[in-house]
Amino acid sequence: MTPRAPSLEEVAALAGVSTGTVSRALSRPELLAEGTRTRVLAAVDRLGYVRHGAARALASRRTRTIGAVIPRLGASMFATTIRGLQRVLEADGYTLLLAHPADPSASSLPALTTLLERGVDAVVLLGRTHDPALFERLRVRQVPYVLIWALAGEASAHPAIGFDNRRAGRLVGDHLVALGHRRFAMISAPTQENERARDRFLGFVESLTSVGAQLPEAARIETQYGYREGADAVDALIARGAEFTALVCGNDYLAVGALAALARHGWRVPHDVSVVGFNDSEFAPYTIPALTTVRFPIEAIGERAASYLVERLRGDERIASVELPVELVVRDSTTTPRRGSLPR
Amino acid sequence: MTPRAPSLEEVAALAGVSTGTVSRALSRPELLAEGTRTRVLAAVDRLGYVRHGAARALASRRTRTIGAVIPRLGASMFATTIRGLQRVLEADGYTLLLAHPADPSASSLPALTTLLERGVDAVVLLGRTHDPALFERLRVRQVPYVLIWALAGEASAHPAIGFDNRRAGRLVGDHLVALGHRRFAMISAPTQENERARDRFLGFVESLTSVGAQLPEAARIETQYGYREGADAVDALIARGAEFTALVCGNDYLAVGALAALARHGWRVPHDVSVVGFNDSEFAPYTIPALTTVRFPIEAIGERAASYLVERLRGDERIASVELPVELVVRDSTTTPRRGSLPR
DNA sequence: TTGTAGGCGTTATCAT
DNA sequence: ATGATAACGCCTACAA
Repeated sequence: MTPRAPSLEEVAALAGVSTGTVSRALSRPELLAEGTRTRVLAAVDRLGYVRHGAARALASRRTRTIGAVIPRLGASMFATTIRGLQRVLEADGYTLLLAHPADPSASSLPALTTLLERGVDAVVLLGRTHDPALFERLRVRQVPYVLIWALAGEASAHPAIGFDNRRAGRLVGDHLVALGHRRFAMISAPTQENERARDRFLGFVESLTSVGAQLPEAARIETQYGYREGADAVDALIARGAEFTALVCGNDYLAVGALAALARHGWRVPHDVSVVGFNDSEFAPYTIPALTTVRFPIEAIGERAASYLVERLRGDERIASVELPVELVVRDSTTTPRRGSLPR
Repeated sequence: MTPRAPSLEEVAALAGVSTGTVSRALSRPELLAEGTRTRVLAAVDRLGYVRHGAARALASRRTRTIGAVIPRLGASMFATTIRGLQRVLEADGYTLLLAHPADPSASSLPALTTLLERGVDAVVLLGRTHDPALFERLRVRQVPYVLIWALAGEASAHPAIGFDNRRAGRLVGDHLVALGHRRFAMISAPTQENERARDRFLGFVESLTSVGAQLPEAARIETQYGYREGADAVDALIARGAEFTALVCGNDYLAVGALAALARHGWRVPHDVSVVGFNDSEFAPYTIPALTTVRFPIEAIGERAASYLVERLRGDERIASVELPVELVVRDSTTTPRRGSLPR
């Protein structure tokens, strides 16, 4: 853009109208006389005129941009949520702007700031735990926002769209218990810093406790989400002699890695060990064997969040918070435990 | 932002300086006297002042934003390239803005337009095939750009960063041929509309031809990239009675789906059929069995593109085009063919 | 239906 | 080292 892109003024000159008219031709064509409109649009086309977003934003005080603060985009399910956000926003003429906190467990205030600098009309925040200063800034500026992957009411009065990870944990526990399993292992993200992992863990243990079973410390591994991490975790469990007939994996990447490692160690799934994952991702049916998982409404979160904000920006003040359902999808990777079938 | 975010002027008033000084305190603090600087920054902090990007862009004629036109982000390797782009750009203080062409095979001019509207300082384009009007617009405005996932010289004088998909195809062919395979099947993206899929296909066939082997029409399937698509393709190949001892999958998603389907049909990999994928993605080592693939420098493409543009924007005029190396990674999914071992 | 003109919040140039 | 003041390109009342 260094030299000089054609401006409204040039288009106006070429079309023989005023700049105001050109502006209208572009944003509210229905206000113009048929003839003027076509003439102006022809000129626009001829010059390859493109509207200057910054100038527009400055003058109109809106950017038609929504910002989202999302940590760990790389290897996670959030990408799917974003797809949902994107899709709906796009349909309404909004653009999505992403910001990653530098360090996942750090404050997201800097990330919010970069979004605010860019003039986002509203903000999406992932999770329920955020710096109070962040909410304060949002409040002062009256920027609409919504939490996603979080539930309202959890001691927070913020609009939120998500599902119950604790319930998801219980679903998994109940399923395995019902099959007859009593000895478990679990690989999950660090429960200290990841509220969703923590909830799933708590729910799972809750379920075990109700039948008097438990999850020994030695059968728990906390690690980052990833294929290799899942495989390494299984290696570690086996190395330390953990005994279990059912393995719960905190997300789908971990599960895939774990399945590969189990196969390498000669453990047959589900004959020797049942495996369950969270998040029924697109490839869960195509692992070997097909993976029993909890289906999360991941994309729906994004869609709902987007449409809430869009309506909010239209002036609609309705309450936002939504709890979406989770559901267990049983596939080939789980079955009843075979007594003493664990290879050593 | 509806009510009114604090402005430079308010900060200036609070700090008892002029707006110019506040501006400098934020962008070139070293020009200010120590005392003034701290006083101003305190005021900034106190008011929770955030710079107004649109106004800055308008006045400075730069946005520190790079745009990228990328089709089919959903299920593809481009995501990794973007991570590379992102990382490097971020380190240099740039922000990445993405635009998807509405329809993958449509012109990317509208996508470019949305980027231009937002005032991107430079543009990344995926692939070598683009509307001439698009290049024209870039030229007129003197917006720097670079093609990625494309090679320079292919009848195009555009700066480009990518690798040789044709060579990748040959690597796969040579590997299988060397193992003794002579009967092949291939699942790939539509070669009509996907130049990369086409190149890989051509390279593969080239390799076969050189030893007098061939790829019968009935042993070829073109489909979109995806797990299910890979599985369905295998079903189709088997249903139509295709006979092959080696299966080549155009990308990693297809390969994973194919492996699952082969297992379902009782075909053991690699005992009954060798399988090769393109793109050595993170999970390739964790499929069952671990997948032989071509390793593409996917993330490097993004990194190189980013650093080229950054330097270019600094005024560096050096030639950009880079051909990155591809490499075959042999794992457990390929072996010598066992005569007549194909289950029916 | 169309033209006119006053901002929008910064940056950058010139003085001082 | 700091202040004053034109742009920057468009939108949007308001007027005609």
